Amino acid sequence: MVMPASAVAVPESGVPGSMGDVRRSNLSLVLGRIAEAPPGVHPSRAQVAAATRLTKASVSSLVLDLLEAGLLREVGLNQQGRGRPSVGLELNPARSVMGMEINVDYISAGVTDLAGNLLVRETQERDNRSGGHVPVLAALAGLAAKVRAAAGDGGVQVLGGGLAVPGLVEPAAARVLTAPNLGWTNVDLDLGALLPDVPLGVELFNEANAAALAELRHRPDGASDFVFVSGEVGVGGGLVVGSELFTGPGGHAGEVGHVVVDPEGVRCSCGGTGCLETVSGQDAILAAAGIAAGSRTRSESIEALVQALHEGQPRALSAVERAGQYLGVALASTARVMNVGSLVLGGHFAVLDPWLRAPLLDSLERYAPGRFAPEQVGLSAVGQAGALLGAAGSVVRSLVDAPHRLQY
Amino acid sequence: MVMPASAVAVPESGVPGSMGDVRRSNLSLVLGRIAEAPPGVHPSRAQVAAATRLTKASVSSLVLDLLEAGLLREVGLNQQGRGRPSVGLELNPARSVMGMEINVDYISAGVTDLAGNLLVRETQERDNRSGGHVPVLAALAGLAAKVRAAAGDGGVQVLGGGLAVPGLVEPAAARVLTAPNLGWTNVDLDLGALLPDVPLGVELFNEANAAALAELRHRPDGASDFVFVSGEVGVGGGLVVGSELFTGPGGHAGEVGHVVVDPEGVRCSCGGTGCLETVSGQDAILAAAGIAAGSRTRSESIEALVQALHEGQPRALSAVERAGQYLGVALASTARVMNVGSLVLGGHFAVLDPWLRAPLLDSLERYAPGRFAPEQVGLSAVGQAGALLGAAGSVVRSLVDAPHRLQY
DNA sequence: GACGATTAGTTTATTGCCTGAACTATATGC
DNA sequence: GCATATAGTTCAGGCAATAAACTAATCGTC
Repeated sequence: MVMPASAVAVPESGVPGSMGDVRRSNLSLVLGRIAEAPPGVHPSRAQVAAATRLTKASVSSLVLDLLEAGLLREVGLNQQGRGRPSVGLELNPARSVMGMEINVDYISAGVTDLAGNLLVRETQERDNRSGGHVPVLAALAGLAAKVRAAAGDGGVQVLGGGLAVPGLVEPAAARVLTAPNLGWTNVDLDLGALLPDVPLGVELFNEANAAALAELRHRPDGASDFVFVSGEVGVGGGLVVGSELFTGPGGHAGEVGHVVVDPEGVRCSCGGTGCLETVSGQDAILAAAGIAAGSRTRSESIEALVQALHEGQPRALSAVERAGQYLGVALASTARVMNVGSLVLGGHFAVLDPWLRAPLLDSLERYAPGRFAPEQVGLSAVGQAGALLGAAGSVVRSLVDAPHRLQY
Repeated sequence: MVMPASAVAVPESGVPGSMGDVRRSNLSLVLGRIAEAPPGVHPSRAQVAAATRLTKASVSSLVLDLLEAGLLREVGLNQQGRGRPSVGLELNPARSVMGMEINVDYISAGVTDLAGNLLVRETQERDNRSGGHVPVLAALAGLAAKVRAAAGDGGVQVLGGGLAVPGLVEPAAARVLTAPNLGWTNVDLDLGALLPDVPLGVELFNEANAAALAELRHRPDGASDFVFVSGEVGVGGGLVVGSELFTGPGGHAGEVGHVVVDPEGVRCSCGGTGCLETVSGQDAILAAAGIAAGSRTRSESIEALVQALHEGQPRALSAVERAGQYLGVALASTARVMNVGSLVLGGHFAVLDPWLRAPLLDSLERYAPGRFAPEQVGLSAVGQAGALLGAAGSVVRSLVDAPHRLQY
């Protein structure tokens, strides 16, 4: 797992520290070390002790707690030359978390083990725009139950879940403030009903943020700082800084789609003017490319656009070129304000990359010269499953950060 | 990067927590409570215990350490009705830190006590653009020695210092990467020579960042999240998020001056195109207003501009109007990406506020509708002393965060 | 194949720090 | 002067990490 094993031997500010905090911090430190290990590598207590600089005695005691909590498992003996063979440690593969996603035209639920491997996943096509949120959640609860049962058949226990939604969310209140493409406003979600009786409960995430976290975990270059731009109906974003999601004071940072790229531009659905979304969002590109929605679904329209690009249709090409140029304007500004050095394109930006990339790079060079070599502009490594994987991974991560939550 | 500034003494990432961390954290917690108290209020051990939820026993022991370290002082008896009178606690007024500033045409040094009150300050006009950094630092060392001696005459000991510089800095390396307006590039500073033999050493800050921290401390509304825009020769910025400076992964976040506000705009000194600085920087405004630099100093030019505005000269008015509009574009984008809800104007933006404000607010409303009520757009509360106060305050803050650094 | 060297993991004594409860100190009010 | 109330200290108890000694298991070598 890619995460900074930050050993914070101390509670949030404002509350006194006591020795229990040290214990909790060190539990997290040890668990994090084991979670970080590459697949197939099973560190021993001694290795963890060396890596963390805790003593062998402390690690033994901490590992015992984690074994009892069911988070770790001992796995065989590692023989490494002389001396007593070590006992390998790994994340318990019988513990898992569920990731769920509600999008405009589908719902999806999947279970990953604590190492992030997707064990089961089911997607169900569904028009979620009509009928309000109640039936959507009911359908998702059914899908989740099904997936959970499948995992249970494999002997896997689900500890908690994460739900990703394309809109502004208030995670603490389990509330969706606004999800324009779903037509939801101030919707309170009964997350408990979605996945009953799980020890860690269910957390709520913004879709682009969740997807950004999934990228963080799966980036081949292991970048720990980047701007993720998710091109969906709206243009969303996730800011990853120091391997953490940056959500800002209000919790909704990363609205790259509403950076002003053309002060003289057109009105945006957000009420603003000249937002990136108005030139580089799916609808804007399709319209500029002259591809009518007609009776097509959105993904069919994108396919038609790709087809047109392959055919070299000038209108399609210039629409995408324009989108790339303006994307460069927004990302140059964002990257300079945040001082982030790499970019990850998701959604339709990834799909359109072959045509979008050159104008994007040119634009970046024009507006933020010398900052972005081509290799700093990457494509999504997880694709459409990003939101689901990110939501699940984030729940795992918060568990690794605070493993004591599972020891009663 | 300007200190992690988490309210607590956290060990380096990956280092095990031990009981010493608890002690350090609680020392900081207690000291922080006392530092937070309004001027004239001297909390007792019992009050601190109640506020922190530490036991009276722990607080007594922690306070003893802090007294011995010279950070706290007992002050008289508070009589509050029945019972044994309490002993007031306050930050030791005999301990202080020094703030220093190098700017284009002056150097400045001042001493504040730990509560942030400015005790002595001296400013010396000086052309720092010519002759390189060595004589500048020599002059500043002399000024600092003078100010330190003055403080010493008052019985005040200087514990450490902070230096603010208008440029990109690498605080850990005591290095100025680039300070365009000083003509410095990759300059290594001997900070120790600036203020010899202080227990906490001297830290380096970016000017706009330091000023932003000073605003944080002195804001009348107590806002803990804002974008500070410092209008100097360049347009700098400081992002304050959750009462912390946000410096980004590379340590140089907040370059509001290089947000693209006009993709079709002119070349910027940074190599980019259409940056805010190219339309709202001092030089840009003065040029647009038709005010020649001539033999004037920069501040004289600004005075001439204000004069022209008072006289209602159309060219000056429209130059400032344009600057305000574009400032709105940059701030709307920045505030949406960072999800920060209030703005603070410094430097010439504060000076020009009477003429700048209306177009700025209009522009904000146009590009980020419904986000910025007029009261969310404030003016600098500290003015020109901001960088100096911020540098000093930041040193105090890192001391409060980690008071054990003073107990040998 | 016994023995020393080597490495893994556990046990034990010690130390540091917080907690709670008992205790001392110093005021008010009747 | 005595009950009451509040501030602050002392002391025993417990938890968690550490260091060092100890047990466990394997390899290499004579």
